[in-house]
Amino acid sequence: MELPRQAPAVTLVFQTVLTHGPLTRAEVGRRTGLSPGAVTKAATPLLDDDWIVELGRPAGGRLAGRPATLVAVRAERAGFLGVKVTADELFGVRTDLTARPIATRRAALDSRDVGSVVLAISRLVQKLVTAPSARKAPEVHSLGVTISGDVDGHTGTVHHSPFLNWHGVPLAQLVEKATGIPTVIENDVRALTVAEQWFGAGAGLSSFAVITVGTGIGAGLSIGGRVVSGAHGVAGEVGHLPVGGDGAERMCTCGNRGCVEAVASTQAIVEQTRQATGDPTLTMADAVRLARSGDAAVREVFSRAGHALGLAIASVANLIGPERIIISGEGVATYDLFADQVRTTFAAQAFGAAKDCDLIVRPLPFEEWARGGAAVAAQQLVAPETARPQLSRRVDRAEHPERVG
Amino acid sequence: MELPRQAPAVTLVFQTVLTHGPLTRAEVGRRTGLSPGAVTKAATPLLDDDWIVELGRPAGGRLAGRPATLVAVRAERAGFLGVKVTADELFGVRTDLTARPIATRRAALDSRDVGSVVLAISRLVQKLVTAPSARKAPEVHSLGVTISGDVDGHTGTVHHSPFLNWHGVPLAQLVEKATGIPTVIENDVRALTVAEQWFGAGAGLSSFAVITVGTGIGAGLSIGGRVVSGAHGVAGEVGHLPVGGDGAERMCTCGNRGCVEAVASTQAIVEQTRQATGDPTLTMADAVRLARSGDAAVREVFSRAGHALGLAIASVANLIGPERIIISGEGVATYDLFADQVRTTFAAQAFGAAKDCDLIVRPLPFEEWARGGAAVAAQQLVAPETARPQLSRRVDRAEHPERVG
DNA sequence: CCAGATTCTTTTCCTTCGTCAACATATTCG
DNA sequence: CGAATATGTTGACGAAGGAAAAGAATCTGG
Repeated sequence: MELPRQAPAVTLVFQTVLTHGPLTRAEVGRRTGLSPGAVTKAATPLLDDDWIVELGRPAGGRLAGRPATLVAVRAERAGFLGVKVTADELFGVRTDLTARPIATRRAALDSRDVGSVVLAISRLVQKLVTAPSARKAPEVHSLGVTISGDVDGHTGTVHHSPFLNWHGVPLAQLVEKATGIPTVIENDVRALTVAEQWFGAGAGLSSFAVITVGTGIGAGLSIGGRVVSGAHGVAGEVGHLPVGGDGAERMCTCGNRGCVEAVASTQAIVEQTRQATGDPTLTMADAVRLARSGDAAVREVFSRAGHALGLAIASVANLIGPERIIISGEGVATYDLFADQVRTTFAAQAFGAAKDCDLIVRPLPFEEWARGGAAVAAQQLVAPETARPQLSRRVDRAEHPERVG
Repeated sequence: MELPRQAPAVTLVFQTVLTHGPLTRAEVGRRTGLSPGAVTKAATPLLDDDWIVELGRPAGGRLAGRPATLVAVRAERAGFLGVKVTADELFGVRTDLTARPIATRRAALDSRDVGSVVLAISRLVQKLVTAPSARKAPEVHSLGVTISGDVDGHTGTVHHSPFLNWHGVPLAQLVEKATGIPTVIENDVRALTVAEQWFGAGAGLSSFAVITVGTGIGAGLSIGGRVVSGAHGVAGEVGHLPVGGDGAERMCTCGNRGCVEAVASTQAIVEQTRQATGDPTLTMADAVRLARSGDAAVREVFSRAGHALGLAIASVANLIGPERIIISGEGVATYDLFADQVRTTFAAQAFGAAKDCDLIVRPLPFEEWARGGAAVAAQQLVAPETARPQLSRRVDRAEHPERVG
């Protein structure tokens, strides 16, 4: 189950139709720069092989000329599985070709050693494959497993997972062997970014960032159609930007002061609320209730968090200059509590035209994380690594004029 | 004077030889992924047209097989001009194909209106073209003008230059008309980044950042072989990252507190030294002298600057995860005064593998800025914008789920 | 209702480009 | 002196996309 022989134009046309919804052939040609003939030629095998279908006429009365025919991807042509691994739970999802969920399952994780986790993933996958709701679901093409930490999707290795205490685990290979399904793995935030790039609010943008707010605060960056991984596997570590500001006296888990996470993560908000109210048993739900009921001290905690978040978002905008920043994560459920502060701080700190960056908020139910895995799996099919000629594939270290450190 | 008809492989081979010094054809093939035959075929017209030459054998005793032949670019095959525009001075440079300076000139700028500046640039260019040292210099191919602010290199327009108070000036066109030389313009820091990418410490790296320290503090980013411009023309604005920390009480020119520039720019250092010593007439040179002589209060000023800089550099490392960060700018001349602090802070704040980022320092005499212009001009020849098919050339705004602000 | 205009789509032809495979070349090793 | 080995060259071949013209389907205006 692969796309027709990967002539560049075929892939390009498919990607364009995928990310920009139903389009006419002519429109595809204009968007991609391909000639009309090339579009027809590329579309033919895709139609023959049922990857795309012809729909009716585009809406909107035309004036003259031959009416165009819309083509769209057949979402049910292929399915994917996504699994998100957390410290104590697995979230699984089965999707169609557009990474839209068809079925979801979760499973507790009672042990964190590699074998147990692989087994649990394998069981969850089995459930998803045989789920009744999946009876009529598209045939599964591949599986994407996501996990926070230093993950090398290229080699399929988890270099380091802090909360599982894993080092150098060839997870993709292990899961593939256990499930019999082709498997890719990826960092969780990057996977979410891939999902937005291909199937979400980042589709077609030259650059955008996804900021996730929750237990941790992270970011995924997409620049020029590629999700940034960082030369050493680290990128988008927005949680430890030293924004200082109010609350800078709080120590972060990373050992520094002034980190965004130390002020704006769920945990940090709970702790600060406890401190502000003197009640050491308060939960996040309590904090939200108090803030919504108008408690000044607690509102101040959220305001500080919003300020830190606004500074972080402004930092991303100033550094990368993305077209859009998508604010997401579990923490967004309570976004109303700091939206104003985020907006104000962002406007104040964004420099010049960086203010023009489009800020949008997307709720992120936890199951959505698993969708990232499916998106990464789908990406394998949709945008296979073309071994295309490039400058300096082998990176050879140049001389080091003068080192610091 | 253009490269032989731009077959992709020809450009690719030329770029590879240019950025990776003398190479054998076989090595070029391995690095680019081209077949041996394709390399030979691409090299032939380049040799015929004198863009590259064959050198001798590679050093290092080979074991067996036909000895290889090195090929290298002929630096004297083409020349470029670069001009950097500042508030009160122009710096010009004439370079060879590898953006290496052959002659430099400077000129005072007594008026800042567009006509005067264009005229001054034109005069400076004339001097460079007719300079005696340039007698045997390569024929000039094109000119690159750089200037700080919001510059759109694609359209050749200066959208906004704060210190010249320009808005929407079609500078490239004006200079081209005045000089008769094909002209491109670019933001100064981005131009410096282009220079490093093609001809400097960034050659062949998958990603790197250039941080310039001086009157202002800026950064240029190169990711995946492309210099990041930002969707709205703003990127790398590291000077206004809200790092807070010590000295956060100082107000920045941008109106915020805690900006890196408010603590670590040349101006900020002078002001803080004046404050620390109570002497309102001190200059930067005095500050440096005092610090070198061991004055504790002044050393503290530099230390604070180093701390802020370290935080900024760590922020870039955490966000982008570049392979290398090049610290440069006029301020680097006194780098010894805050090197330790920069290193310490960076190590503390860089998250996980972001610490592996290679930090190097490159002195940047002011004339070097002009070289950036030449590099941008060279880039036009060396890496012309290929109108190659791409995903969503037209960026059409998608729906906006929920706006903030 | 028909001719013309218009726009989308398809087809045909042709050029470009890079791979493949065979061959030529030049050196070291046994 | 072969044999082995690696580099560089050449020509046939095929994939891929552009150009241009033909075909298709609709609207407009007479």
